[in-house]
Amino acid sequence: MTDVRVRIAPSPTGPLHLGTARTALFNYLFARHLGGTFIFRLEDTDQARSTEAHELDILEGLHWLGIRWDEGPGIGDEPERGSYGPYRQMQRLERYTEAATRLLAEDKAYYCYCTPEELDAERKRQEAARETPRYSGRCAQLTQADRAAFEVEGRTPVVRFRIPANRTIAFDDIVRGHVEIDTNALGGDLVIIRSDGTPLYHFTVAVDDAAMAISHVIRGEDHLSNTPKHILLFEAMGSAVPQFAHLPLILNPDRTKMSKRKSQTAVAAYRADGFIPEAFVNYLALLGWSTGTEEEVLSLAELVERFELSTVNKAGAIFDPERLEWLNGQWIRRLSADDLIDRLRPFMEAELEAGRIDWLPADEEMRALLPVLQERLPTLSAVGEIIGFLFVKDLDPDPALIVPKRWDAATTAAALTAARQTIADVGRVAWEADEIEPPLRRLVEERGWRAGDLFMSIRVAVTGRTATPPLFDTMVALGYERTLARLDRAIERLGAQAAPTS
RNA sequence: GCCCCCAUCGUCUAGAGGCCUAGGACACGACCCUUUCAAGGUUGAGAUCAGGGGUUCGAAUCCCCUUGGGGGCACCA
Repeated sequence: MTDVRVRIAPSPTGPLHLGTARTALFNYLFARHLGGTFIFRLEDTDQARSTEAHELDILEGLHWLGIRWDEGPGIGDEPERGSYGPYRQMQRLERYTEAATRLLAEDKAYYCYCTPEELDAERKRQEAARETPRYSGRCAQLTQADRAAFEVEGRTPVVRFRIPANRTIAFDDIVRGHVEIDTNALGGDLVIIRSDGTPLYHFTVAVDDAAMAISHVIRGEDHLSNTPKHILLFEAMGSAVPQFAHLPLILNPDRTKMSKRKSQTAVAAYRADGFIPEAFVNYLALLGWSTGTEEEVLSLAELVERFELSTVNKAGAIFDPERLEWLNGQWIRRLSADDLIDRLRPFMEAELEAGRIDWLPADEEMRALLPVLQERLPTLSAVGEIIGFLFVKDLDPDPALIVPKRWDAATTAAALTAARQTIADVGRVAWEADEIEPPLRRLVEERGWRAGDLFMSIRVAVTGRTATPPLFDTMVALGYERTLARLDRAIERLGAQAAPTS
């Protein structure tokens, strides 16, 4: 078997897209599974839309996911790696020019002087006449004189690649099987070099895949119809044609190709929302592929071990955030204490910055909370929801929530007062969950209350919330003084409400 | 419009002619656990395998047609 060399070739015209990340992942899994080489190449020839910020976002996003490339640009000051470079297309311009010149010399390509306006008009006319839009080939047979005349007019030509008529291009796609497409359906001769001299995608992709000895082109299904153009280009350049594998698309809930208009497509946004890379990679891998077993929670290494390109699905898959979130919870629960504390830190900092908490807990405080926190985190960003009340100076709970359905304000105030005394009696020294619970249960017993009523009342008084980690652990975390102070405050609020006129 | 691709529970999927009265997971319901919320456990509902024709002793699986959906047809990638 020839060396397996695959690549991800994103364009920095936007932030790292889910689809790009998934394609990168499948390429990566394929390469690692077979001991091949995974290459990163930046397709930055669209100078109008490419930005450095997007480039960084893509590089860092893939890195965050744990996807490392053997050849490609470095991140930050890191040098580029690999002997087929450079890996940025804007640094490879001479190669495209050179390749185009050769095609021109062999009459496999020609200069075309049609202006964008003329082409646009042509296309509009064809559409109006309900014809297939295609380039007419008007400049296909220009003489020297014709060309000179256009040059005098000040026109600068593009270079068009000749698409032969009446030929069927066939290839065996690893995921789709045998595919045949007629060259007449390709839209006519293809522009490969813009009038400003920069190359276009279909050309650069073929030139670079050939130059970089890419063995398998693994990409989204949206390129399936374009594949014949690339095959023709490979043939014209006398290069070996790689194997193709077209991955199913990731879809919006309405089954259209996933787009940022309808879905969250930026990988960075999921990262900011508290998804962790283990879960994200796991989820992406299972979108369009499965192990064939009932295993679902798989690490990157396990995915590498099991991955098989030939068992990738053909049909598109809707992106399901709920399933992602479930996997995220699975992975968060598997993290070690130190690891989780580290990953939670930036999210606590964000809480502080947003003014939702008043100070940051020390690592050891966080560690103590982990037993009740970890299994409650669907995402890292949920940390504030769950334990934020512990790091708030003043709590002002809603009296309506403090009063259980079965009680009124006066009853609740009286109950909380009794409970406050019981809790105070536990004392600072014996401040443990096991010490707090029994006397409170005894109190409930004596008064003939329902434990749930009292506990809910205390919960809201002490946390401001109706859904919290276990109450007694929560009180321990809060501390003796602060627990009593919050109870006092709640009783005070209730008193004011129970007897507003007195 | 033309060309190409696709089609199993709401969603992700298992399924390579008999193991399928179609399995798992998410989501949903119930129950257990339980001070709330989670997590976990048990369990339920949910797919006439898009429809119709073939082939075959036998089809979710193979073939054809229909329908539906998607993608592509740029001096974007």
